[in-house]
Amino acid sequence: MTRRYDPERRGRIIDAAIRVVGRSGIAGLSHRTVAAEADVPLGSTTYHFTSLDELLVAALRQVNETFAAYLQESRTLADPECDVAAELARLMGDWLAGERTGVELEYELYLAALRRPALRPVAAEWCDGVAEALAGRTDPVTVRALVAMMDGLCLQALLTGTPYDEEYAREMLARLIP
Amino acid sequence: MTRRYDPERRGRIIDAAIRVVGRSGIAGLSHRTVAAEADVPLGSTTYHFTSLDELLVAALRQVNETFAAYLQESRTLADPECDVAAELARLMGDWLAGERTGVELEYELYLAALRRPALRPVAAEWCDGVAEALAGRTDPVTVRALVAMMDGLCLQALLTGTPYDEEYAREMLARLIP
DNA sequence: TATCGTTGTGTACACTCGTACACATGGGAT
DNA sequence: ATCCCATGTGTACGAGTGTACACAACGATA
Repeated sequence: MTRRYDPERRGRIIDAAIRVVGRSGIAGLSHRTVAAEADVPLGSTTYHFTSLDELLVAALRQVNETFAAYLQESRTLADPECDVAAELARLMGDWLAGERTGVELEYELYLAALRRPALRPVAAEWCDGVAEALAGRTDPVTVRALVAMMDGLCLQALLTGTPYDEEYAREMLARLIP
Repeated sequence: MTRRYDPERRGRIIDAAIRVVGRSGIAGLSHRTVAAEADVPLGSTTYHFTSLDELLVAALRQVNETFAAYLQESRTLADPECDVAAELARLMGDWLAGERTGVELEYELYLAALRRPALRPVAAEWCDGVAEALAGRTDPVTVRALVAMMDGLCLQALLTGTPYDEEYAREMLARLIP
């Protein structure tokens, strides 16, 4: 075997796990499926991640970072003059308009915290991350409400199949800002 | 075998499935676990519900009805004089204060629609049900926003472990009502 | 009463899963 | 140069899974 001492092995397993969850959902995640996706032997995944929960934590954390970067990209959000509600509504729209797989992936990992206490701190980190991006644009209390509202609106669109209405989202987010 | 021709067999299987999901989550749901919980042979569950998705649809639908009844109980909500935001915040608080198992159960079934298209119409029914209970108290557009906000607030409490703050919820719901 | 179709039962098959464990390998400390 | 130990590999086991299918029981219909 030539691929021994692979320093990025761990990271590649996490990436593989994210792809697997994106494709088949958490239900399709197993030591074997990640191993196959990452092209490493079974024993390698069980070595780096004793339990699947551990792997999920790492995956959610990595996804969080990707999303945070996505938020940071919106320089408009940083502009003190911009309409925060409109900008948030636009960001959500763009995000939801992308391929459903990616959106499902992030939400599924996030929602998995419901049953897995190990994921809850990471879910909290996600909320904090979004809150941070909005800090300074309005008071912290309102920020938390905005995050909750965005979650609720996205979920309604995803769970019921109702198409996302950007103008409607803008209006409702605006109502929250005093 | 004495228990043949059991007309309520189907219903008892659904109830058993709900108990199983409440205890072990959807991940713990299998034809065999429901069969054991309902005290019927394996073949009986596969006969009544060809796929697990079918069983989940039936379970979510039944849970929805239970929750709708819970909402209807609040006669205060029907009183045109009452503070809708305050009443909703109170209802959420009472619900979340109950045993976590029940809350987790309902949300897990609801959120399962993310990956299972078969559940989406039922999830939509749930939204409509809540909207119906609020109909007449404010305009339909606002109602949808209230539902989204309630979802978001509950999820934040459940996913991040942050304790639910009733007064905060009341304030934010109130902002949505024009 | 004879027949038929719905409902219920038991068992077996092929498959995937997590886990464990013995063994290989080679970088870095001594 | 030698040894240790973190890292990597291969395989096997028992438990649990969905599915299929032959058979049993009984209500209804003729």
